[in-house]
Amino acid sequence: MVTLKDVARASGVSIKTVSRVVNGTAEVSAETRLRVKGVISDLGYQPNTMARSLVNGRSNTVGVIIPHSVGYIFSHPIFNEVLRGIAEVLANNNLNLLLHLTYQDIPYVQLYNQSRVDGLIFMSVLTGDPNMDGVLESKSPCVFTCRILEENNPTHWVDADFVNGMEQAVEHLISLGHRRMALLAGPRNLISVILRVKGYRQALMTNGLTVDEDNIHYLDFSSEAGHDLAFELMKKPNPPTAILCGDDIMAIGVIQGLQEAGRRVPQDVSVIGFDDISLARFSTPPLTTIRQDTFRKGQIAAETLIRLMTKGIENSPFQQTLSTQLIIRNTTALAPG
Amino acid sequence: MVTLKDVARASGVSIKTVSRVVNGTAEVSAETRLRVKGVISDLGYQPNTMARSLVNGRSNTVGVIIPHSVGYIFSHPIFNEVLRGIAEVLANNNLNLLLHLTYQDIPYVQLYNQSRVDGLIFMSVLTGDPNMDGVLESKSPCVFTCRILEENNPTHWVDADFVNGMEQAVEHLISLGHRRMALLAGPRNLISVILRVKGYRQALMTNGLTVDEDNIHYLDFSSEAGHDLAFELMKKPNPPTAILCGDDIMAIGVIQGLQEAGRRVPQDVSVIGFDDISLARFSTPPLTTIRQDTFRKGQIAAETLIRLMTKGIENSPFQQTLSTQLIIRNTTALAPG
DNA sequence: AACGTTGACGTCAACGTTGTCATTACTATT
DNA sequence: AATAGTAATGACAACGTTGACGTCAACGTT
Repeated sequence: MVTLKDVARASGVSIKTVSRVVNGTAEVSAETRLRVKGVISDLGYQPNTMARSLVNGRSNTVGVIIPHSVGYIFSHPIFNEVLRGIAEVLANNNLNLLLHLTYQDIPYVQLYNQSRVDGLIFMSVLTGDPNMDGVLESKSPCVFTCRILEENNPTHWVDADFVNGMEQAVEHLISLGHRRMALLAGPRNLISVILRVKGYRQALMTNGLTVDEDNIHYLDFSSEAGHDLAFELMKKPNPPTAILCGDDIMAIGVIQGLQEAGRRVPQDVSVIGFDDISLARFSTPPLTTIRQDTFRKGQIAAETLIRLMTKGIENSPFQQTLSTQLIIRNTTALAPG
Repeated sequence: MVTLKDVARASGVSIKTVSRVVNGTAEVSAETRLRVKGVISDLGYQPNTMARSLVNGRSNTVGVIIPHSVGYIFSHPIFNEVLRGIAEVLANNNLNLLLHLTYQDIPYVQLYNQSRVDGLIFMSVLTGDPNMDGVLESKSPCVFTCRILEENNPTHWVDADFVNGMEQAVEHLISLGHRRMALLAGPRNLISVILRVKGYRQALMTNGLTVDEDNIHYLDFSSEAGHDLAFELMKKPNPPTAILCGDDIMAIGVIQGLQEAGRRVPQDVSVIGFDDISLARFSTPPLTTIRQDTFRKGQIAAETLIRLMTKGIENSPFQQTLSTQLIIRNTTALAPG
C-alpha cells in the first residue's frame, strides 16, 4: 500500500505537504504541487479512507437498512427502484452505500455507533421492530422511506400517499358500478397496508357504502397469495365483482386465480393493482393500477438524509407524501349486470 | 462517542485490558472481565470500526459492483436474487456489503486501493468496460457472477450455463415440431447473451438444422423491446412459429406483442423465457422457461470470495457453471400445421 | 534599521484501536 | 532458599491521516 509517507519521501517534501496537495488545500507552490502530483500518479497513491475517517469522524457512508423481518420481500421490484434512487443521489454526492439486508437480529443503531455510517435510511420498517430501539434516541441522522407510525411520529420520512391512492382505486371501481369489492391489502404489520385499508374505508364511506369487514383480507405481497385467495373468493355464494390489490405482484396472481376459477377479467371480475411496476402494462390483460414513483421516493430520501447530515437536525421533521396516479388499462370494466 | 479510554478510566484498568475483554483474547481474570463488561454495557461502548480497520488493515467489507453501463438493468428482478444470496452469506460471516451502483466512470479498483473493501464481487460486467482496468492486476480478491470473457480468462466466477440452457430450450421446441425459431437474445455486449446465441446455434446444428442469421436479434432486456420486436416479426411473410427469449421479462412483453398482432400463444406461436422469475408461473398463459438459480449464484459468489479473502489466492481460478432446468408450462405447444 | 506580513513549508499530536514487549506478583520446582 | 515459570496486567509504538501550530525566508512599510 502506497502511503503519504512514500510519496513524501519520493518527492522530497513532508507528509503534510503531500496531504495538502491531495486535498487541494492551503497554499503549496505551483512547482511543488506539480512535482508531488507527478509522484502521486507514478506511485498510484490512493488516500486511505479508514485513516481519514478516524481523524475527521466521518465515514462518508450511508447505511440503507432493510429489516430481515421483511427479507423475503426484498425480491419485490419496488426495492430496486427505491435503491436505485438512493444510489444515484449518494453517488452524485460521493457517498458510499452500505446495504444492510439484516438476516440476524441486530440493533440497527450499532451501525452508527460503530461509526461505520454517517446516516441511515430505513426501508419498510415493520411496526414494533425491536431492533429499532435506540435509533430515534441517538443523534444518528435518519430517514424512512415509509412511515413507522400512523401519525404523530417525529421521524423524517417520504412515502407514497397510500390512503389517497386506494381512494382513487375504489372510486374508479364505484364509478364503474361495482359495490362488492374485496381488498387484498397486504401483510398486517406494515403501516402502508394499514393506510391502504384506511383509504379503502374512507372511499366507501364517502360514497355512502357500508364497509363489510369480511371483504378486507391480509396476506403476503406475493403472486401465490393473491392467486390462492382470488380462487377461494370465487367459491363464495356472493363473490366480489372487483378485487383491489395491495400491489401489482399480487394482482398478477389474482388474475391467474380468477382465470383458473373460470372468470374473465375484466368482464366478470375487475382487478386493480398498486405500484405500476414496469411489467404492469404487459400483463394479460394489461393491468389497471395505482402508480407510485418509487424511484423518486429513493431520491428524496437520500437528498433529505444528506441535508440532515450536512446542515444538522432540522427543527420540525421533514415528512413528504408523494401523490399517486390512477393508470387505467384493461383489467377494470363495468360491473356485470 | 464512548471509547476504550472511557471504559478503562471508569473501570480502573488499562486500555489494553479493556481491549482484551472486548476481543475475548488472552487471559484476563474472571473478576476483571466481569467488572469491565459491566462498565461496557453501562456506558454502551461500541468498538470503532475505522480505528480497528486502520490497525489490522482489513475493513470487513465486501464491495458489490454493478457497472453503470448496465445501471438501467438494475430494475431487473434477478439482481435482487443474486444480491440477496450475497447479502445472506456476508451477513452470516459478519461482513458488510458496500453496494456500488456506479453512476459515474470510476476505476473500480479504487475501492480496494482506498482500503474501503477487502474484496469485490462484480455483477454483469460488460465486455470492454474501461473501468475494469487494473482490477485483475491488483491483488484484490475478486469474484464475478458472470464470465467476463468467453473463454481463457483467469478470473473466478460463478455463472449459469447459458449455452446448455438455450440448448434445452431449442430442443424442447424442436421436439414440438418447430423449425423457424426466432431468438431474442439480449444486449449484444453481454457475455451471457453471446453464450445464449452459442447454445442456440449448437442446438440447431446438432439437430441438422441450418442457422438463419436473420432469426437472431439483439435487444434490451425489457418488456417493451420484446413486445415491439414480436409485433414486428409477425408482419414478416414467413414469421417464426416460436420465439426464444433471453429472459422472462422480455418473454412477457413478447406474449403481449403477439396477442396484439392477433396471434394466440401457444397455438399459433410458442414462447419460451429464461430465468424463471417468480412471476413466470403467473403470466397468462403461464410461461415455459429455463430456470437458473440466481439466489444460489449469489451465495456461491460470496462464499468463493470469502475463501479467497481468508485463504489467499488459489492456484487455479474457481469457475463454476450452474446447471439450468427446463420448466414446461403453457406457452409452448406443437408447431401449427 | 526595525518591524510586521505573508507564503511555503515542516513538526508534532491526535483520532481509537491492536501488537509487541515489559513488568509485576504469585506459584511450583529443585 | 533460590530459581524458573506463569498468569494478569500495563506502557508504548504503530496504523495513515489531518489539524494546530511553529519556523523561516522574502518582502514591504515605517
